[in-house]
Amino acid sequence: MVLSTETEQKIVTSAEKLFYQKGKAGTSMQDIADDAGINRTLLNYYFRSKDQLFEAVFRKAMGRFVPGLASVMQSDMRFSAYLPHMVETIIDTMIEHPQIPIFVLQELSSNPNRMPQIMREMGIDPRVGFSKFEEEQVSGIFGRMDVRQFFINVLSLCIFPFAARSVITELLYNGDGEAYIDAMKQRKKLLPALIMNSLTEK
Amino acid sequence: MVLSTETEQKIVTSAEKLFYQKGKAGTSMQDIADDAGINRTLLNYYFRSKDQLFEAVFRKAMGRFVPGLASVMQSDMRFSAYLPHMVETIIDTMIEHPQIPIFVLQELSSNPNRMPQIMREMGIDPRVGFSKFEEEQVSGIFGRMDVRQFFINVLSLCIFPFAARSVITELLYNGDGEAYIDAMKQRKKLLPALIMNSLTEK
DNA sequence: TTACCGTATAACAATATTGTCAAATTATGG
DNA sequence: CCATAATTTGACAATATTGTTATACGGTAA
Repeated sequence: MVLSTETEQKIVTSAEKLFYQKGKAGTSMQDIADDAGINRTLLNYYFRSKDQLFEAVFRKAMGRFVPGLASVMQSDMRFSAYLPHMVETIIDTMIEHPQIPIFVLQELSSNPNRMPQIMREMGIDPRVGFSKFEEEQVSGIFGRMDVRQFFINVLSLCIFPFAARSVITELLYNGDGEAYIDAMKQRKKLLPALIMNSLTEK
Repeated sequence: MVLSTETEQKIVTSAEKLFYQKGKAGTSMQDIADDAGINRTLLNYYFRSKDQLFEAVFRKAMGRFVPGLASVMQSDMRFSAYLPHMVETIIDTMIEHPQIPIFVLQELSSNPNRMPQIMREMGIDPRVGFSKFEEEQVSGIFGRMDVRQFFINVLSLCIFPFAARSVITELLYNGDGEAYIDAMKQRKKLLPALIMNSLTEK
């Protein structure tokens, strides 16, 4: 087993790249093999079928940004203190893997029935996470803001700009990808203040 | 030409449904024909090829929420006054066609090069739209907030919750689709206040 | 009725895609 | 070195998909 790990790596790397870009149905096994520079049969050798290869890629993608969400829910810190770190973690992840949001959302949208099982596998229990927030709400930090709405806002502000990367770059930054990235980095400092500010009664 | 319009309608309706759900590559012409209850050859009869059928669907989808964005840019109203109407328009569109965001974003992400051409076709010129905002910024309404960041925030808060529908429903509303929709409706009143509030210096 | 035109269908050809299998090649332990 | 196991390859079968073409159907107007 000298090169096995290596080729398996190459397969996953190419599969990620292409699945992210073109989706599951839009990517053929041959495409992946070509990109990896190996024989197509090897894909079946290491990953039984296309379904299983996709499954591996999808779970890896989920695993890349689910922990960020899970950690904040299970953290002992008060939410307000954890917020800046959370925002920074999410945005950094998005900058590193900008195609993941659409990839994951598209798959979950096509197969919504997968959600419950995946959440179980990822060890996420909404109830646990929320009891924590609800305590803080009682303590007055959230004011009148509904905790769920608040959570939706945070995720929206952090993730959407990456799902809409091409649109935003073209529409707001005249196609300048550098300027777009800079703007995303700025958001790491911009958002926490804005979010906390949104909790204040007008 | 007695039934031609009717079958053509059926084709587009089924194509929209399936393309939205499974994407272009994930949907076969046969799938669409079956869903429409017609012979597959008719798809080629009315729309030369799969590419052209998809193109028709995609443009129709773009047309459904681009006007909302364009109108605010070209409106004579001051932005602050227009905001509530804009938010309501976008969210209502999303509620009616919840799958469009992912569908459009996925396609634009796969083919970013299409953006410039599409923007031209839709008659959107970023520069024109922004001169307007920049005036208002000078007049002090936006405070220190960068207009582009502000715009990103508005779109994120309005659109993302629909792109992430399945996740949010499962994660925050225990799979209760009704509760999810109610929450989205609430956002129509919630967001304008929150957005304006975010402009205030802390 | 008949000739005609738009519409609909069935059959076909060409190509793509997936998964399997046997054979070849390479690495590894004795 | 040799035997064995892991890895890689080429060839194959089965199926799916797309687009075309020739034909059939149905309404309409002369």
